[in-house]
Amino acid sequence: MPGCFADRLGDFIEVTQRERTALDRLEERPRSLKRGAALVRENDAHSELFLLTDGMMMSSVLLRDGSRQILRFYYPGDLLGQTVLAYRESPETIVAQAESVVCPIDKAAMSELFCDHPRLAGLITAMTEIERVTLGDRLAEVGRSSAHARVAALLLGIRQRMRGADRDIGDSFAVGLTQEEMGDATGLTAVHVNRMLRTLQRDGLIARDGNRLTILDEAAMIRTANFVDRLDGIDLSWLPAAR
Amino acid sequence: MPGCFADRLGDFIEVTQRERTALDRLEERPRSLKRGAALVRENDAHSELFLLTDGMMMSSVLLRDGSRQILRFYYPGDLLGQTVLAYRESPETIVAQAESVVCPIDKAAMSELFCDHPRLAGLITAMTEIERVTLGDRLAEVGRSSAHARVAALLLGIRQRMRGADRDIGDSFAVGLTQEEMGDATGLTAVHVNRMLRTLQRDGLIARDGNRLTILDEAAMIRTANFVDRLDGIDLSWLPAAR
DNA sequence: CGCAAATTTGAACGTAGTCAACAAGTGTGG
DNA sequence: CCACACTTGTTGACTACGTTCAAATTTGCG
Repeated sequence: MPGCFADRLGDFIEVTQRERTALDRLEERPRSLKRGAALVRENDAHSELFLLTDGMMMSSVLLRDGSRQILRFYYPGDLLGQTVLAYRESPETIVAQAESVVCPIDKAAMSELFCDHPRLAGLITAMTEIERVTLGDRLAEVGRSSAHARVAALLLGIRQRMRGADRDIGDSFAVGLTQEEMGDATGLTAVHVNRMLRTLQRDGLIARDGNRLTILDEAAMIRTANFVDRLDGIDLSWLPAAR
Repeated sequence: MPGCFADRLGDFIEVTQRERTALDRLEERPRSLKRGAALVRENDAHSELFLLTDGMMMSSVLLRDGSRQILRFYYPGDLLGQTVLAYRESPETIVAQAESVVCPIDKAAMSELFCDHPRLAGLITAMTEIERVTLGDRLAEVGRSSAHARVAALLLGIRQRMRGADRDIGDSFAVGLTQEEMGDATGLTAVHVNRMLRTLQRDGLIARDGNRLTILDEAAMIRTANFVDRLDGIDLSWLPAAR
């Protein structure tokens, strides 16, 4: 998995040799995590961010009444725990959703990167911005659309993320979430997620087999989900020249 | 209002003279906007970001069924339209919620800033991260809490933002939103926002007089809102040295 | 194979939405 | 300066989407 981050950034810009060297240095000390293991816990002090090189992880927050909101799922090439760039204690919990491998990145390394590679700094800022916009879409989805739409959007979103990490993902893929987790991601109960999945299935939009899911009618899914691909229409022409 | 942005950043770090000069240059061409005027429209091409120096603005997205989700409110010192750093077309609409003044910042100026002032670049990244975390709180709020809690959280959030721009804001302030807008921000209907405001009032947590609102029992408000102050616990020690 | 976790279904309930009517402001033009 | 139109706020009655609770069934793991 070395070069994983450089590869991801390579989807957006031409990474120079010098930049690639700097990026690869961030991926030196891989650590593997068992399914369910917490990488960072809400309100715990933290001091590094991480690069996910393999597996699947998620971040969430807990409310006082015990309910949980899942904020995001991460796939290889994603940066985890960027909150360390702003907070002493983590505002979110980050857990391995499947067997995973991460590489810790010291804050000091980030500082160096910002000084030596302004173009990469700009790119990381732009990617953070893409995340922010995506989170805004999620907010609109949870605030303003039906349970149907939310579940459809979740499924499309997951597939899109998976594709970002692995180009070969087609219409059929393993979701890797329980219905309880889907509920915590969409602001629904597990029971209601189940009902929505079944109606999507009944209406021929999806098919399911075990934990494997197939999108049968992508157009209808996109329509019912109000889905917008936020990796479309990207423009990074403002970035400074590579050093 | 010159020095507005430098002042805001000054809440987080000691801004050097050289940095202040660079920042002040961003605020050169003020433009004023009437209440209700759109600065950027969803799906329109855009090429600059803006600094809000006076007034109040908001960003929102529209869903196909016509409903709207308000993503954020902006107060003096806030940066608007950072989406231009990633997208050719704006994913959100930005509108003046009150008479406002903004200063356009060309993307090229951002590029220069990233090259010449890595510390400020890091700070801007950190502030974007704070926004991202705040948006995550909003998601948890809308996804996992009651209408009561959401309205209380909205009111506390607005007061906190106002305080960021003006230290003198106390327990009593003009919200500056219709109940319809409060609904679009919290994912509720105007009618239900009204009911929630009235019960908060009946229970003695708030008082209202015209568009003026007073927080009577802050502790109870924070409790019912599940409110967390995300400007607390900030740690920017990783930032590179000023140039 | 056996157990625990996850899924599925039904029934009753409740929170928030919808619809409708009215009251109270607010601003504009005659 | 008032009259009128329009927006915003308030309330009630009814509806519906999603939750809760409970139990049965399936799945998958040790």
